[in-house]
Amino acid sequence: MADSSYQDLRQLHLFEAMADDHFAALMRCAFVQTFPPQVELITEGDPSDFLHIVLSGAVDLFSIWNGRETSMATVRPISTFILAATIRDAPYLMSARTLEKSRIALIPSEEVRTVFGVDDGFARAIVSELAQCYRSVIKAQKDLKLRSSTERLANYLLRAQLRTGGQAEFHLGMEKRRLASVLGVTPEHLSRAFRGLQSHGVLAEGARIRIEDRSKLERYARPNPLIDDAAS
Amino acid sequence: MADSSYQDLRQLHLFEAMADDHFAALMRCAFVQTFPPQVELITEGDPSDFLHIVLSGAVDLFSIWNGRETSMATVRPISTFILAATIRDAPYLMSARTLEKSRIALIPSEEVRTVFGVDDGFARAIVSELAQCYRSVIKAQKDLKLRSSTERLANYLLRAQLRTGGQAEFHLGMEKRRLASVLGVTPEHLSRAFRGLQSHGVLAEGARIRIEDRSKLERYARPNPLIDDAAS
DNA sequence: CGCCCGGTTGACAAAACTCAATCCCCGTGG
DNA sequence: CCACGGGGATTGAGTTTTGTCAACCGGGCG
Repeated sequence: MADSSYQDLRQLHLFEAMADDHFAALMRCAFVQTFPPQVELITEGDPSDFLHIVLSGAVDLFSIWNGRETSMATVRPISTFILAATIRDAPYLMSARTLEKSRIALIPSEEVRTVFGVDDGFARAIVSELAQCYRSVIKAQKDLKLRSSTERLANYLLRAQLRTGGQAEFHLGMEKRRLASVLGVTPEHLSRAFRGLQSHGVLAEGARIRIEDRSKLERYARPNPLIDDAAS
Repeated sequence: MADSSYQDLRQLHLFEAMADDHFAALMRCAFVQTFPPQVELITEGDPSDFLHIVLSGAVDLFSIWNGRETSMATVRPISTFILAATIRDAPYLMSARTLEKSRIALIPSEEVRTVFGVDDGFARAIVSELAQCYRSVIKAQKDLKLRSSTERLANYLLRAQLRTGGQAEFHLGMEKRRLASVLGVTPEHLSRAFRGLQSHGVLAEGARIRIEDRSKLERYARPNPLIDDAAS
């Protein structure tokens, strides 16, 4: 593995506290691969052979049932996905595909579980990571069950503005059809939801979004730290 | 704490692998309390002062936003709730209330974190528990995003039948208004969804449900292990 | 007995989806 | 350089799903 990747990974919160030789052991059987966009990395239901880590690019976690598909989350550098499946040695609950050209590190799940069994710092880091993931999903579920689609879009835009640096004008990081899937609506409906937010100060021109008056949008969206704050 | 409660807790997967003296330390500052029905045990947004464990009865985890309320999960004996908040020392994301008269064990979060820091078996047990919780919520989210309300009800009934022992006739463990909230619909809509399932072999008379022909209902519901199986 | 409350029903309204047509950007190839 | 084609985005019309409001039913309990 390239030295730069090695260093990037070592600094991940997940690997920070573990013993050097255990980290080295993980890295020995890990490898990094670059994938073009739109490649399916894993398929739900498959056994979890590798822990995946996004080093660059972006990965979409999605799921299919009865011919319908929905996007569950986007994974951006540098973070892992399907940690829970790896730890429990259980099948993937979601599929994953690259959104852009992406560099992915793969660590055999077997080896992750072995090191988990012997390295206490690693075990505790995993607790922290999983607790974080759990709380994120709970927030997503509250978003889904308590808000209308337009309210979800409004709050999504408020979060996206912060994530991209807080400028009044920013760029949606994805196609609108995929944003629709993330929000749990059809692309047509999303289009109408955007129009519905015009009166609350949202200007959308393609993927470029402009929030004219954040506090006005907030009055409509009513963001809540227990749903929308990334931290905590 | 009563000796029987002590033994019950000790056998929990979460506490099984930990050192005796660490378990004893947790128990020393823990206490068990019995609550009547409909008591609010915790409120979302509050700091997570205690890890809660349901010893008997049942607890509803719910959440409120902008005047709307939704039921997120039901906790039945013997299991914990708000473990993630305790570990991260973060505010509760959900509120909790007793559904019936319930015995609840409370362990100060501070103490849980302390023992987590020193007992490796406990730390690993928490990993396993959190990974399980995480996967459960992911399944719930797939259920919500990929299925219509009637499909959710149909699959819920199939799961409930298995959970209660597999008899053709069984009892809903809760009021229908709460089931509606769990499924993310209004009580009126749930009522209509039940009627819609009559043609798929579901007979509902109050809280008593009868599934005339499970395979017929399954043809409609299309249950999927990656959404509906409790294990894995 | 009569009240209260959960459940059901009906009528209507709002939200969201479907299908089809069109637009428009962008990249390709002539 | 421009015409063409493809795919995402938008728009419109109509349908389905879900929610709202009000009325009513019926069992359990004081």
